[in-house]
Amino acid sequence: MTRALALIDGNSFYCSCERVFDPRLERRPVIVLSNNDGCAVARTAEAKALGIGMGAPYFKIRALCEREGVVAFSSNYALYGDMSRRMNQLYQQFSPEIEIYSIDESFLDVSPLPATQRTEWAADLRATTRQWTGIPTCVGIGPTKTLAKLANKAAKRLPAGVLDLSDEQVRREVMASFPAADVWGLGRASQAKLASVGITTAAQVRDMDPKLARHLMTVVGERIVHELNGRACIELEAVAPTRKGCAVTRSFGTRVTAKIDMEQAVAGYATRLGEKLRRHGLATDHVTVFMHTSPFDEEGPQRSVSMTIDIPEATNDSLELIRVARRAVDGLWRSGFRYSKAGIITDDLVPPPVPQRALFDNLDHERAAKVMAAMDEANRRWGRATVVPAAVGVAMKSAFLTKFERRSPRYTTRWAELPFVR
DNA sequence: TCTGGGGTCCTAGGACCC
DNA sequence: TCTGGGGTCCTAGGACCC
Repeated sequence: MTRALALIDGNSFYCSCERVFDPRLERRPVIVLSNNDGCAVARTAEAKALGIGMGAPYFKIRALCEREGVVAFSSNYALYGDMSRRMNQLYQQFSPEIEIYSIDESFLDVSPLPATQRTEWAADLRATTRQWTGIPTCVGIGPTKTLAKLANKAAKRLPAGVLDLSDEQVRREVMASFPAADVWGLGRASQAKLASVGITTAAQVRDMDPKLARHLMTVVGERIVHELNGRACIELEAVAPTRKGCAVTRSFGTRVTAKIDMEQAVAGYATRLGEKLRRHGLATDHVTVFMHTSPFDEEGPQRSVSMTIDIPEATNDSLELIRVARRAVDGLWRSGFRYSKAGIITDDLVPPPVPQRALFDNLDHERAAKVMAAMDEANRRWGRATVVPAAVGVAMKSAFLTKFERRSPRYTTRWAELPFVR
């Protein structure tokens, strides 16, 4: 049985989610903006055709958008996450071995399927996804993850939206004209190194001496060469490994110059960090807080600082995290700067400590856990930040907080925002 | 004058991904 | 005026030890 993996992904995924609930967007250029309405992170084919690049700052393309009738949305992660969940549920029926790789991409193991049936299987998967969720997709198939990714990308240009690269000969033809820059794992730095030795296509990368690849691009580059040759180095991870780190970072809607605003914002991030840790059943015994001015600010002094603080016992209690974060802000704060962004980061996540019955402060621990559980439940039921610790103040509703001026309704996760059919 | 060597662990920073 | 957020992996180099 030859190994075969399929990669299915949503076309212009965030934009397609918006289209599902507003058919008037069909055939119109649509983009979805990053947090803070900062830059374009998803574009439909029509928007790409207008020259809107990935990551284009919105304030620079705004005039173009208005002139050309581009519909711009703030990102609506509640909606995209829910659509993603539905798609993956559906995929389970097509293959029991599935790895959810990102919000819009999943690898499916299709090895048990006879090679002659794979294209038909993929077409069926694609059609069913379209019918059940409304999301258009493409499917690429290959003997390794890197080749499945490559097939998927090449499939984007085909009307069928499906490409099976199981066959060596087909593979050679496709790779001859496939840019090295589009190979999964080859970023800007690698491209420059490859170009310096005259390598610009996927076929040339495939034919490299693995030792040269390693020399230029470390073991990561060597693996890519093997993967392009059909020798698997990257396994399918049907069981998601435990998360290693966790972060909450945000740019401010407007610059922060007052310490109280910074304290409240970081308290808000600490609260959110606690929520995420509790949801994953994890804890941490140290956090790093950072703040910095904007590297795009021409005038005014720049400042970028961070501080890591140890916590005596691993915790996921938001109030404890707020106390620690506040100490960090105290240590880091200097006035006279226009701060544009701050965040709280932690790595080396551990399971929460088992309560020690004999420990004298056990009651405090239990009480804290109950408070957090109640807060999580309230926020789950009535929406994020319905209940927040007092230290967060009104930060979650303040002007300097993230902008979402163009967000669509959360059609699928809020009763109040259900779509209407007339 | 001549001043070891090798192992492990940790961290910061780079690179890449979506 | 206005330029995202959140992950993973790898390596070099320092600290430390015997």
